[in-house]
Amino acid sequence: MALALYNTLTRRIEPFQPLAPPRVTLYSCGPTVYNFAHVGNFRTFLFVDLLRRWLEASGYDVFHIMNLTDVDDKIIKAAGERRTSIDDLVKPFIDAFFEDRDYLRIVPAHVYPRATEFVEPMIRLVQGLLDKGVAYRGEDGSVYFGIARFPAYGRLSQLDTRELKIGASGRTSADEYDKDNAQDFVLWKAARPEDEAVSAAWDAPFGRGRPGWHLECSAMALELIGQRYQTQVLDIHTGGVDLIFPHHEDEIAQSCAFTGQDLFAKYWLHGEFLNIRGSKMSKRFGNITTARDLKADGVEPAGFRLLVFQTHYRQQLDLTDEALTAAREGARRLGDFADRFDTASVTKPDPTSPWAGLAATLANEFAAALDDDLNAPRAVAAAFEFVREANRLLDERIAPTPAAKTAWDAVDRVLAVAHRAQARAEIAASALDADPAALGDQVPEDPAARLGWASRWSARRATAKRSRDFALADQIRVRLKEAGFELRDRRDGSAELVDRR
RNA sequence: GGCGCCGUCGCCAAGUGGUAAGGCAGAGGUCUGCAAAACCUCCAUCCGGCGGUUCGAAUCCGCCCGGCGCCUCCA
Repeated sequence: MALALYNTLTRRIEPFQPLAPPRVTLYSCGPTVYNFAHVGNFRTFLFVDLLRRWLEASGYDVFHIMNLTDVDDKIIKAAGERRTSIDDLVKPFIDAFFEDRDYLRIVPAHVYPRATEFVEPMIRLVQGLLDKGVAYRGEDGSVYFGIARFPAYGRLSQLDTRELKIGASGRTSADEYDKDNAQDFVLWKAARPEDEAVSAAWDAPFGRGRPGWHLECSAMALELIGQRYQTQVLDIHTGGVDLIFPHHEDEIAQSCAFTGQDLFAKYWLHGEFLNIRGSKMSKRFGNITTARDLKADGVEPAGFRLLVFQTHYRQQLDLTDEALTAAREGARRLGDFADRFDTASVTKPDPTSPWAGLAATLANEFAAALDDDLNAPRAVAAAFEFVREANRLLDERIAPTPAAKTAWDAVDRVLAVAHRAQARAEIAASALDADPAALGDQVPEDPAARLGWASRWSARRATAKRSRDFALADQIRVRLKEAGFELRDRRDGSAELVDRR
């Protein structure tokens, strides 16, 4: 079994064969940092996270680049309104993006190049295209890419260029720029006073201006993989489906025209959209949900990850309260198992143990699922089946083998969908009452103090149970539940205290 | 108008020619002073509709119905 991925370029699932294994160069289109990234953005980044983790788990040596678009129309507009530079505008959003990324347990890329830090390579790229005659200066001073000079144009999006309905999206007007051909795209935009006002203009041999949107990805990718590996072709390029056209189409055009290579990236992977209650997120509908909103609502990252991974990355995903609740409960169950499994003592390797077959099934099914174009829903199903069987064996007090632990850990490492409890404490059957003054009605904020508080109450309850004062015991249970604690009694009178907050 | 996707259990969602994974919810049970957790059993003879191809179709083809995306700067 080997990894196969759906390649937008060929519209087929292809065996994954990197250009120079075990190295894999991975370029991901990142956020435009003029606002907080929303859950739709993060769905795409989670798909990339899964790809990254699975490539590494499969033994590849991945070099992962994710760009940050820190200069574009919206950023310039916002900076102008706030009378600040684009750099000052963007900084807090970059910080926020990294915070959100960490919150969602997304493995950081190796580099996060910012467009404004790569203006020199961009200028070289534009100059190269001018020299080759595929780019031209418009009368407005901007530089455009002439798609008529690049026969392969349209290969990725499979759009017949003659059929493009100009302005069909309603987002632009055809006469917005001074172009030879309506489908030509801008490489370098001549500087306007608004750009100068927010420090979004650079000198170039072909005129002062700023980069067009598509330019940065080509320039940064070529620069970074060129420096590091002396190559001009990426193994994988990722993004959301909306980037297929025109963004990625244009990247290919300008990159390949510049390098003379047939490919800019060997594999193009695109993640589908996440919608909210049936419709696309947009400012117009006022239905933008950010990662911070999830955090504020107390949604555990594992729950959100599970929700995302329970749908294949090439299928649209509808975010609803019910779906989120269901995923959170699933993540909780996986987390409870993970905690339990972590603390279970292990036997020596034993091929005759019932764990042996379980471990093998999990490892095989998990790998087969992800190798099949990152079929995460199937991989998740394998995890759940393992958890059910494993819980049964643990219930029967059959200790797991090292192989079982290894298999589960690998799954947990790639998916990270198990929501472990904040904290747990053991309450002995013989627990003694604490000093009544130490009990306290107020639940402390500090996590350790919280657990201490709940433990003392649990001890109080244990003594109440011993004296068969069940009314008091139940009262304490209710009070602990309200504070976010779950108490699991055992037959022997001991109990486990779980912090669910 | 062009390119493309989807419609599978109450909800979510795999499966894309060989006779329906998984999750959540629900019902019953084991355990239990109670309550959880965990486990066991049950929960789609059927995959939007109608035709067709085939020994065999949720899976292929056609038509219809319904939902959605992209078509120049949105992940």
